[in-house]
Amino acid sequence: MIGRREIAKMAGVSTTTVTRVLSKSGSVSPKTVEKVYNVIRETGYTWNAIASNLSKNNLSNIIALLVPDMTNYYYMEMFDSMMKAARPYSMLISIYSISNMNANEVVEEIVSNRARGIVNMGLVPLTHECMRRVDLAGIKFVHGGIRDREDCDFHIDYQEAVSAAVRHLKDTGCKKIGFLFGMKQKLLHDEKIQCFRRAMEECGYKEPDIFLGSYPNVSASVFGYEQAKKLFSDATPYDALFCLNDMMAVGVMRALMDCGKRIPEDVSVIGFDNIKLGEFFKPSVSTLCGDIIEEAKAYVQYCMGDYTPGVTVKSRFICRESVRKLET
Amino acid sequence: MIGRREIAKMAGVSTTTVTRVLSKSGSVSPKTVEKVYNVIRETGYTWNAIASNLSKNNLSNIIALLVPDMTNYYYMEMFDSMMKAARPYSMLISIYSISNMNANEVVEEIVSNRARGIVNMGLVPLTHECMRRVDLAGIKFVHGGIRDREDCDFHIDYQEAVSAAVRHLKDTGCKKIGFLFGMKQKLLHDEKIQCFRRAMEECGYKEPDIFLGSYPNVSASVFGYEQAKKLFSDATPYDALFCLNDMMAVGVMRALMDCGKRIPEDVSVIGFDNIKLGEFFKPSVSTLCGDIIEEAKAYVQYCMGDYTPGVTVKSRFICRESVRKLET
DNA sequence: CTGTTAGCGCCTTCAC
DNA sequence: GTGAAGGCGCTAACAG
Repeated sequence: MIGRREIAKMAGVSTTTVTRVLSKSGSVSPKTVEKVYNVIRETGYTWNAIASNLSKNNLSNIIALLVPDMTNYYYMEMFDSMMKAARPYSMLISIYSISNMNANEVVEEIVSNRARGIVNMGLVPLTHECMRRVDLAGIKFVHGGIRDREDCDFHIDYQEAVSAAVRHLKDTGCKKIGFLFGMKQKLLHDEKIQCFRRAMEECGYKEPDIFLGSYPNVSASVFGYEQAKKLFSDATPYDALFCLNDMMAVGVMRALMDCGKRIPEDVSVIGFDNIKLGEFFKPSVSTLCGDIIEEAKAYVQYCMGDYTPGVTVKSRFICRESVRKLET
Repeated sequence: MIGRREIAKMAGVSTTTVTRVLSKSGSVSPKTVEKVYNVIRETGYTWNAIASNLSKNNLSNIIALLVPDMTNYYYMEMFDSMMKAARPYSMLISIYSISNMNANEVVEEIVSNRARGIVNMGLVPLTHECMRRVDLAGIKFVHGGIRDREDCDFHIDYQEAVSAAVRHLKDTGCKKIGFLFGMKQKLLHDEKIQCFRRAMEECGYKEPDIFLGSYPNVSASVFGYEQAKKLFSDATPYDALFCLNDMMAVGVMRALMDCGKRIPEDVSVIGFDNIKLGEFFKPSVSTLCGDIIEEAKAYVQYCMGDYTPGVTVKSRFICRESVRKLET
């Protein structure tokens, strides 16, 4: 691959001048510009972005997105939204799948690759040692979803949506409402569950059942399917079920049908995240969500040092066919 | 961020020795190793992978995956599979969405970032100028799906699966079979369609209808939904429909239900790709697919110069609830 | 076993 | 309007 030095030599100018032409900054005579561009065209030269980053700020143009479950399409949609938000900065997003087992190693690799920022949607804890390296390398770090740093307090307030959903279930006559969650370790930090508990109390329900299990070690839809199969094969212990995410809801719904239950007549199902495919199921998946585009934008902006604190995004309850309609 | 030079100074050795310790190559006395590691621990130093790549081969550790439609979950699954295949090489995969409008610019950006390879699943043409830059930069390039280079002849043979599917439809009494495709420009290179035509002929059907439209400019499921709504709202012109991919099939299925058709009694639906969520729909989505893991592996290996030509992957027909059962 | 030197491609500072 | 020099962090070739 040809470099800036060869271009300079062939055009009979200095490397600095080539830089000036390429960056369109500083003043160069039109004639020189012309000459340099000609050589560039002839040679098929392309600018080396990584060398440039090395020389400038010692960081790459990558923002790392850490997710707990690569098979949850929601994260793919988040990835897509972040890519779009990153376009104006010509940043790349790259996804990493993390678990309690490998989180630290993955982050160390990311540090080695000098990502500009790390967005952790995984709710998995990292060692101090690891976080120290992140800091020393000058890499920004956000915990997606939860509010743990003053400088990046971006945050989705699920309360409103969850309360609306629980009220809707109550108004449509649901008596027993459960929540299908996942691994116990994540319970502590999860805002969805906190909002759910509060909403249940508000509506006068008693302490709700929350089902734990091995998600994300097994994929969400499989987990949902199996749990629902277990719960509903002989009985109908709940007439409404919240699921940690839409993927799980989809698994639950299929299991309910396989058990001969009708949705929503026998059981109402509500997920989180509003994945795009949710509308195409029959019945379509009701869901709770924030604004994924806003969220993605906030993360990218934070990583680029372009973020103004104080953003709280409202959530909404999207009421589709998987819950009973209000009688009117 | 602290560098290798500071480490060397603090440990009282040369930078080369630090390199040797870090790379575990060459011979260093245990005592020196110890000393160096101590300093590294204290300082929170991390190795800079991009500088290393710059100095070695002038390429980064990224393989670029070009897809026509970020909202098609199949590509996310491909991405995931490629990531897993890339792990042993400590390579990263990064996805780019391309269309006829932006393909060349996107590729130029990738060249600037000195990706190790480019896997183009988009079936969009690039200019000679652009391909020249790719070559000059020493970047590997594969056209996913089609067989166009001798050195990377990886290829999925859909014929067997498509023929099996068409035979199955015939055996279950389907008379009129259509194919929902997408943009006309892609027709030429598409093997699925060629296989379909051949299979239809083999089974004695007359020249089949192939529906064109604006996919991937609109998302596959929306496209499928709208086309099927148009076709089936007043009549049942087909009793079986192939769709270019599962996302499209899902849209078609929902539209059919909304038109009051029963699947598969009135219409059988078959997609391509075997996306994971296909099983959870009711009815579950029948599909045609190759082996995504094999495919992903082949692409990564090719990009790493680790590929042995001559691989053809068999495809299979996965017969689920969206097609009629054979009477037995 | 260890150190010196040069170079990867680019950018920035300073000088003319 | 232009050029020379030094540095980003790392690796490789060549000594000793």
